Formats: sequence, structure tokens, C-alpha cells
Amino acid sequence: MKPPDKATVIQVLRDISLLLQMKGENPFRSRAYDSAADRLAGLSEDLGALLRDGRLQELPGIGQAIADKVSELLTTGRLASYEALRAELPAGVLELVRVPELGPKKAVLLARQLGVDSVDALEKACREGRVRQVAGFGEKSEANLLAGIELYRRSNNPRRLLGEVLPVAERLLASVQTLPGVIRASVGGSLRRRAETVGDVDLIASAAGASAVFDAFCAAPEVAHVIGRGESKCSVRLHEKDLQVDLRVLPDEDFATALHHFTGSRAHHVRLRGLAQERGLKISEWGVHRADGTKLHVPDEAALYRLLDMQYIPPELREDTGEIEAALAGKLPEDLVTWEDLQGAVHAHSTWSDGKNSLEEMARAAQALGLKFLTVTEHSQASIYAGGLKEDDLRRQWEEIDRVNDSVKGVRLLKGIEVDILESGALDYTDAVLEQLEVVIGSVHVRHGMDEDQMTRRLLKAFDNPHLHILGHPTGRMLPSREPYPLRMEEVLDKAAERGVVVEVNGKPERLDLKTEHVRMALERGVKLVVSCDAHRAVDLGNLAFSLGTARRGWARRGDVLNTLSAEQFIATLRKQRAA
DNA sequence: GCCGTTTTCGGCCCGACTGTTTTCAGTCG
Repeated sequence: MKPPDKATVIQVLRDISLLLQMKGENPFRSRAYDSAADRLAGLSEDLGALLRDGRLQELPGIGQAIADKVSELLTTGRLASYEALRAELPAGVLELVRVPELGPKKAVLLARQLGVDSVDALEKACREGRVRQVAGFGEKSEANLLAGIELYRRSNNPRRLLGEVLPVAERLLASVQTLPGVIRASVGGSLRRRAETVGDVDLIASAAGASAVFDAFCAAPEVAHVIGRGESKCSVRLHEKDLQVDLRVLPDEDFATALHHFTGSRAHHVRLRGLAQERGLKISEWGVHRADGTKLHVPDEAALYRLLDMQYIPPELREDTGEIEAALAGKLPEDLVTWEDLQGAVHAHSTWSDGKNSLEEMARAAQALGLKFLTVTEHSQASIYAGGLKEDDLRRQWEEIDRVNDSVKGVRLLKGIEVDILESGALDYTDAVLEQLEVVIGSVHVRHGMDEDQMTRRLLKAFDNPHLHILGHPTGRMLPSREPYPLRMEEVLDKAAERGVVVEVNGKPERLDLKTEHVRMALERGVKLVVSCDAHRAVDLGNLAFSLGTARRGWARRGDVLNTLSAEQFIATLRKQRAA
């Protein structure tokens, strides 16, 4: 039997946490399973390797009991205590808790009292007015459950892609900033941390009074429905993409601590608040207080970290994956790559292959973003479906690139290719053509079905070609629909480091490939990166922001990312990397 | 269930909102 993958282990731990809550167990025991799941989710190392080396228990939050359970699950494919727990509770409860508004306690109550064992059965019970007969439930509960069921049905995975949501959120933020009385406002939540997917949008604003702000916010044309509204929080659902937006409005003196609180992550906060306790401080969204109730002045987030004697931690790093220890020791990198550092955008297509805009339009879009160069990397001949270029087409394209470079000032198009890495690991052009190009990205586009061994060897073989500069979207995943192809990432990155192959952090919202954990693995090995936009339209140059966010989440510094160099240095460095 | 530079027992982050309640439990983030 195939051993369960990491995602399965994480899911089982989360299920155990829920089942323990259903049983009414000690909530801290339940939380321990959740924390362990969080820890594994943020892990860059291979779970199987940790198990083999007996190092599972070295992970904070994983002790003897959970390590044993993970071990049992990984080695036997089953977990007896989990199965026993499931058997103790009514069937279907783990499905029921996926309905928003329905938590473990209510789910088990309804399952026991009404015999509902599925979301369908729950809906029927609501419609027949049976739910309101259960103590603690009323007519409103029924209506809310029906609304929750509809939401649950509309999308099995309610999390949206960062690249879909961020532009919507930033537009909304701009309008909130103009509402009456608003002093400061920011995006918060996993969106601010640049997680690859986000569940909803958190906006935090400061103003003298919340009421007028909420009135205006709820009346905005993009708002479809007001979910709830209290003293400091208001939740709405937008017409656009069915997105839920939570707006918090607080006095300006509480803005920094509120922004910090609603940025998360939960794991980061738990650690930080523990540290605060040791210093006799209490942190909440309403400020930092001493035990005697004195409130400390916290004008911005940096001040909050200073109170705990640690370096400022940027939002993208707040996941409790080592950033707290580093910040306490003063070892957090202070030169994480920023938007301002970027001089060029990597990976763009034009109408020469499957792009929608001309070379000149792409150049002008790059110019408008203040970029100094853009690498034009069309598909190669094997990618017939994507209008891949024959070698002759390429030469004609170079003439047009020269013309555009003469006419559009301040930005330079680099002559490149996204060449297919064929099934054999060979590249899809002759060396005679490849050596004339300034930028060669090699990517896998066909035959994803190879097994782990075959795919690993395919990539390593491609590294043998000295003209390959950059490995493009290394795992081929597409969120949420296509799994990454199987690959021994450690081996690929080891070899990339050894051979000077640069690795792409692809910024297309569905890809974000490398993902965060792999970025860290690459950097630990000294692999150099490019952040890319994989643009097929001029507007896609904005994908660079998503790639940048992923690189920062992986702790990438300015010097790790080659498109922070000038065009000349960029080209020279790509060549030098491979010559070394 | 995890954890420990006073502790191997006794803590564990913190609060808003809702619906159902007359003081709180459940859910969410």
C-alpha cells in the first residue's frame, strides 16, 4: 500500500482535534493536535526522512504521543486510535463540521438528537423545522444553517487564490480609506501574509467612530449581503467571487495592535503572547497591557516587537516556522527582497506564441511598472498547442525585439526562451540556437504522468545542458486542480546548487511554483532564484507581486534573487553560474 | 497532548459576535 502523504497525516491530526472537541475533551489536548498539524504543514523537510531519522519529536509541539501516531500512520497506513475515536461518534459529523457556523459541539448534538449523518440530512431537518426543536436552537439557527449549507455546496474548497483576491482587496481598501472619519486602513489576515490561498479578506481601519464607517461600507455597491455587524466588526459578502470581507474599525491608538492581531498567523500569536506573559505583559487586539492594567503606547507593529526585545518580523514570515527564535537572537534577515529591489521581470509570452499582447505592448507595460528589463521567453517548438516557435521563427522574433528595444526607452526586452524539457531530459532546440539566447528557462509541459524516479532523472538530465539557465515552474502544480508531479525535490535542488542552475519562483496565481517550503529548501542549499510573472497578457506582469510574496515567505533576500540585478549583470550572472 | 533557567504538575492567547439565553455556550479568527 502507498504510504499516506503529508496532507493526509495533517488531515488526520485535524480530524482528531475535532473529534476530541466533539467528545468534550480538554480543549488544550485538542489544540495540541491542531498545533502539530500546523507544524507539519509548515515543514520544508520530508516527513518520511524525519521519521526514519527519529527526529519527529524534535519539532516543537510534537511529543511522544503524536510522534507515535504519525509514525503508525506513515508505516501502516492506518491509525487505530483515530478509527476508534471515529467509531465513538455519530457517522457523518466530520462532514457536518465543514458547514460554516456549525462547529463540533452543535454538529454532534444534531447528529445525536436528530440522527442527521450528512449535510443533505441536515438540510432536510432544517427545512422540516426539526432543528428548532433541539434545545439551544431556534428559527434563526435553522436559517443560518441553511445559508451555511448553501455556502458549503457552492465550493468544496472555500479558499481562493492569492492572485485572484489581492487585487479585489486592494481596490476595496482604497475605497475604505476614503470613507468618512477613516484615519488609517490596511489589509490584514493571510492575504497580508501572502499565503498562496486565502479564505476571506480582512480589512482593519482606525476612525473616531465605527458606526458611520460601517454605514457607508455596508451600503457600497460591491456589497451583496451584510452577514453581521457589531461594535467593532462588520462582515459582508461581495458580489465579486462570493468573497467574505471582515472590516474592523478601532480607535487609532489601537490600530497597530489590531492590525497585528488580525494579520496572524494564529501560531505566531500563540508564541508571541506566551513571550509577553513571561514579561508580565498581555497582548490583545486592544493593545499591550501590564498586569496592573496599564496600557503601553504601541504606535506601530515595530514597537510591539521592540517591547518583546526582538527584531521586527515582516507579515510574510509570521508562521512560527523559526522566525521568532531568529528575531529574538537578532538573526532575522533584514534585507528580504522587496518590490523596489526588482529591476526586471522574468518569463513573458507575447503573440509570437500563446500570449495575448504584442512585444511592444509587453515592453510598455514593463516600462509603466518602472522595470528596466523583461525576459521574452516564448514556448519552444514541441509545445504545438501553445504556438511554440520553430528555430526560424525565433530569428525573425529577434529582429522585432531589436526594433522594440530601439523604440521603447528605459526598458530592454531580453532574448529568451521557455524551452521544453522533453521526456528524455533533452532540450527542445539545438545547442547552436540555445547558445545565442540571453535567457533560457527550461520547463516541463508534457508527460506529467512519469513516476518520481523518471521525473527526477528527466530534470537532472536537463541540467547537463550548459545552456539551460533557469528551471521553470519546477513541480508543475496547478491550484487547485492539478497535483505537482512526483519529484525528489531535495535531489533536484542539491544538483541545482552544485551545477549553478537557477530556479524559478513562478508568480502565476495557479502555480506559485516553487512554493514557500521549497523556496526555503532551495535557499538552504545556496540555490539562486528568479521571481517571475509567467505573463501571457500585459496585465499579468502584476503576477510578479505574488511571486515576490512567495519568495519573501521563503525568507529570500535581495542577493538570492537574480532579477534584482541590472539587465547586463543578470545576463552575465546567468552565464557565470553555469560556467562555475 | 505539550512543556519546563523557579515547575514533571499545572498551566496552556485572547476577544467579538450571535442566538439563545436571563448569564452563557458555541463558533470564529
